[in-house]
Amino acid sequence: MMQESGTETKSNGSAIQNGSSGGNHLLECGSLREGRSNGETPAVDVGTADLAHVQQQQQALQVARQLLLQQQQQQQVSGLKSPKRNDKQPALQVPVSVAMMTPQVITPQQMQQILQQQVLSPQQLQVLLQQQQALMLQQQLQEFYKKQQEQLQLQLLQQHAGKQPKEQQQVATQQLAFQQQLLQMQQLQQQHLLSLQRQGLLTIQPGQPALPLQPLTQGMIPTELQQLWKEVTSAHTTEETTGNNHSSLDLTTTCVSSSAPSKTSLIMNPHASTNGQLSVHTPKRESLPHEEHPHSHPLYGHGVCKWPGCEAVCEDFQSFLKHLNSEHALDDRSTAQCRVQMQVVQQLELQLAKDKERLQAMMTHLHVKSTEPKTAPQPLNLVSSVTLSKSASEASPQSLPHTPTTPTAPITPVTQGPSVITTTSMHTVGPIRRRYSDKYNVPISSADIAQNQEFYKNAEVRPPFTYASLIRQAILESPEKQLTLNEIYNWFTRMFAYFRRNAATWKNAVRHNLSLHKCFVRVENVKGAVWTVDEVEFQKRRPQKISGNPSLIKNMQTSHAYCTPLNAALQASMAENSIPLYTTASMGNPTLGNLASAIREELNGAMEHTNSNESDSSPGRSPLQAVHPVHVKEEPLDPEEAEGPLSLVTTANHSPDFDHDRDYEDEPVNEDME
DNA sequence: ATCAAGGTAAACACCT
DNA sequence: TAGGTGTTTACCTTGA
Repeated sequence: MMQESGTETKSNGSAIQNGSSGGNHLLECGSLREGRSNGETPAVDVGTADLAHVQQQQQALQVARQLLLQQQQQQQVSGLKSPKRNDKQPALQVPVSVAMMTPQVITPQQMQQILQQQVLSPQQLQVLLQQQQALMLQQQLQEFYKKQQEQLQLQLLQQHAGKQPKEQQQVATQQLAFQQQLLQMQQLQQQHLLSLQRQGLLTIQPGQPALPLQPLTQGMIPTELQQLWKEVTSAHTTEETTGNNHSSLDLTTTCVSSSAPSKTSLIMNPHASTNGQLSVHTPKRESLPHEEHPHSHPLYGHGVCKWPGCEAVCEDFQSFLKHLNSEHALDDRSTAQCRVQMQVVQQLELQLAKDKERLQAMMTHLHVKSTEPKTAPQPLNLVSSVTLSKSASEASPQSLPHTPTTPTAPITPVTQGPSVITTTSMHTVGPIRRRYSDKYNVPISSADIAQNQEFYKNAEVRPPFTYASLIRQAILESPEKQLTLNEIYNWFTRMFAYFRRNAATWKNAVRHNLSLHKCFVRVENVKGAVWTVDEVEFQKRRPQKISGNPSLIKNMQTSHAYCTPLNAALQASMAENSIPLYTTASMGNPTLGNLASAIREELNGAMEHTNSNESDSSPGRSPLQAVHPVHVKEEPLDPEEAEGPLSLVTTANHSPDFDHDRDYEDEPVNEDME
């Protein structure tokens, strides 16, 4: 987790670095306004205005730095640190304000200088830091804005180049396009800010007004505070007003443009109000996203206005915009609706948090180590862990203390398809040594593979089966029940995302298994050597696992009896919360049914094996294991078959519980065994 | 502690 | 000769 947060910080830092050199991006947006106000050749105007703004900003920065230097000199002359910072506040306000006026991130050197020479009081430093954070946030956005602008300019250039007649219409179209583009930018900006908040940067905005500014309020009059905030957020405000000034839409622009600066700052920055008043403005603020996004159309879809309770039909997007402006203008009704919507969202978020917590508890209970407490528990991880057979408690604990022996292990996350697997979840599934379903001599059943194949195809999760089982499955799935080595390879890679990596490792293992296990028979074919399965031999593998522990057997059977209820309970649990997750549609694969089915199969296998051991003479095998006639070994079987006591291979004696009711063909008792 | 089973790595031989 | 295939061995981990 620490690493992740560190990464985030780092990435933010890099963004900041980029942003620091791109402080003019924001200005470009501002200049865009001017260019667009002409309505003619915005692209050109943008450039000139842009330059002007850049120059202005540079000048402002110069002024700020000079002031800082002056302040430092004053500080040095006047005898340095004074215990009462507030005494010097009138003088010290200057650099703070100036610094805030300049949407430039103070360089680390500058900051260090300020800190070392104690130019500012702690409170002011706090403010300065917050201001810097705000600027950094803005700069992160600026990169995006610039791209948007470029798109915008391209768009306009295309329009200009294309059509000469109907010029006025074109202008109108362009303006609309501008509006849409800008509104989209605003929306994305807000989304970005929100996401930043939800990441570690959250403290910046909510914390800003409450904590750091409070001390300042003691020494500064409200207008100064407002001015400060206005300055801090000037760029942001400019952004929004830019978009709005030229928008025919009824947005907060109406307020902004007609409001006093102080009000502007309050509106554009809900944090501007230190305490109580915020609640008044917050709904307005929250209502913005609903009102001002055209392109991303959160309120528009399928030709219908999706404003809560509206559902007005709008033929096209422009009519939707008109409708939005006319019907959902900034009024009491809209505000109230927004409040309601906010509550809905809050409720949903609460519910989500609860369910996340519940899932975490479930996973903890199942000993599924979530190495990533930060991220939500991964359903697939859970699924896989459980699917990895009864070994949920067996496998997971190993996964951490147990370092993979494979040097080629690093598994990079692959989020393919609809899978919701994330990096963290993927990291938990390295090449871990563990016993899989084979332990109980439960080879993968066709049903198992079929039910989970989509999952394993997409999720880079190690399949919970032994190589032998997988090889066997691959061979049995083939039409002729025989495969070349390369075809086996292909099956592995086709069926399991996991095996699309580390080929050197697992291919070697496949070959090793093919050679090692007598159940795999190499047959010289016309086109070369193919591998087949000696089912009898396969059944003889590792026969003695769960040996006659009555209590265990009983438990297993009991568990099995609860399998269906378990499945139902799981589904009910999900349904209870109205969570459509874990469905094939949303996750891509592993359904609860599969999960429960996998558990059931595991239990089946265990019981099956138990039964086989109980009735020593007839190790009844799962019918699914004796699916097809098996090629007989060409070579004579190894006489010293180590599994002597279990050479009593038998025909079906399987429990009726098995839901794999394939015909168990009479297997010739292997007399070759000795 | 021991053993069996499985996973991984590697060496080696053979073949194309 | 390189690469694929097949065999074998060694070592490790895990669970019984």
